[in-house]
Amino acid sequence: MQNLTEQPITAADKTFFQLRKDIVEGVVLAGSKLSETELSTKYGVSRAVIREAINRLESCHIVERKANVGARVVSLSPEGLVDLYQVRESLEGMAARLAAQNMTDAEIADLNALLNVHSEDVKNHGSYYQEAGDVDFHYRIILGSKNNHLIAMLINGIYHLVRMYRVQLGMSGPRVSTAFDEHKHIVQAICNRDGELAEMLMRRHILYSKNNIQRKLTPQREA
Amino acid sequence: MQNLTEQPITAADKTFFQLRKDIVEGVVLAGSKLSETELSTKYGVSRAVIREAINRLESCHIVERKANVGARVVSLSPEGLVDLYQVRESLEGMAARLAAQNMTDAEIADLNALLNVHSEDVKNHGSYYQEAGDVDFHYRIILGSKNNHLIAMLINGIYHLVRMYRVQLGMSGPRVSTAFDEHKHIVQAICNRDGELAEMLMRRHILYSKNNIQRKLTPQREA
DNA sequence: TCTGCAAAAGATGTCGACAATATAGCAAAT
DNA sequence: ATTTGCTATATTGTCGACATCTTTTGCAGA
Repeated sequence: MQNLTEQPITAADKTFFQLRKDIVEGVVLAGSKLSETELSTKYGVSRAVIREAINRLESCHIVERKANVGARVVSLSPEGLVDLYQVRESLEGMAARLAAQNMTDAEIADLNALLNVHSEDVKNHGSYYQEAGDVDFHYRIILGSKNNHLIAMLINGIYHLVRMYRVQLGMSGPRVSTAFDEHKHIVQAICNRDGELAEMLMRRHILYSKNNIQRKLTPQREA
Repeated sequence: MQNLTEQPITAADKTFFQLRKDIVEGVVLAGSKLSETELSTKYGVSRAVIREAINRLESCHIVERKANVGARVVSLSPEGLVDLYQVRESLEGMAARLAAQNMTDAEIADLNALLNVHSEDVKNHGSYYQEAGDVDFHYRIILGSKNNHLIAMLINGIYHLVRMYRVQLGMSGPRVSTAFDEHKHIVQAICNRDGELAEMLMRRHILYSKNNIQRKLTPQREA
């Protein structure tokens, strides 16, 4: 996954992808400071390259920069999660509606095929599905919207932050098969070219997903 | 306007704001190439500063960059307008709904006061209203949503591109008073804490606005 | 011992130079 | 005459050094 026409060309590209991956997967801790000199030795590139990578991460809302002070990785907070998922609900709901309207029959057939593969994955080794398959599913719907602004905002913008919450807070077991059923219903609505229903189902799907993560994030009384 | 806590600190900030202004207002033409060396002499700063400014403009979708080739200002196209306004409708509709829910009574009172000022402006010198007042109105609703992701995406992200379309394609005369009435109804819905209605009215308001610009953009047969 | 200023250390911001890549122009061959 | 391949030029990408700002440290005075 993650090979969605995103091919690194320059050193800044590579560093950006690597650093983003390290942050999303928690190798670089949430809330930690990003020292330019430190990172430049760690990744073996000049500070200029690091600065460009950090600038790009800032526009994804993965890091926050203050002038003359430096950059920090964002902290994962319940408020941040709510804000993020509200936006995501709105944008991906819209993507589903547009996808029902704009995807070609061939693309919809492909999407159905993907679903069948996922069905096998869930039966065999259920947990892997969530990270790779779910992202792939959502990517296809987003691309199916054919709205370039929407695609850019979601894929280059907020999606990696979504992944950061999901990877670092984990997702519970029983929801895997439930989520798969929700995907099936969404695809069915798209097959029927029913944009309104697709949007509504996608919004609920994302809402459930948010509640699921929220349960992991909110009850931190035992800490 | 445009003084929304956005204060330039570094040279890169100043250059970014200036270059963005020049592009939005058409001083730097849409579709033109942005040469780094040329801009660095023009704005009297080093190429590193120019590069940072261009990077930031790229994340606003105001310029497009290709590796080892360079950056170009985006072209204003009917498709781009539709894509942009679809997203805007969704996000600002959401902002209106959240504003009805999250703005304080004091903030709503302020908003009403702003509306009265605009009412005078329309009576006196109607045309000025559109550029300054309308933006200000929308800014307040966006900020009133209290959703930081939404605020960042709209204000740092797509709003300057919206302004670019509006400034460069102009807006017709009779719509000024119509738009003002629409603003009044939206504020009324927010006063009543009716989020659903506020969202619907905002979406229609933006839809009308899009149609208005589209009329200027599409019929280019006489060229 | 505590407060406050000052100097030093370390960070980010900016710059000019060099390296790598793409484009344009010209020459040669078909 | 057209196309192909090379060369020259110009632009972008990367680097290390210097300037400026922030933060910390340490000393002096109350």
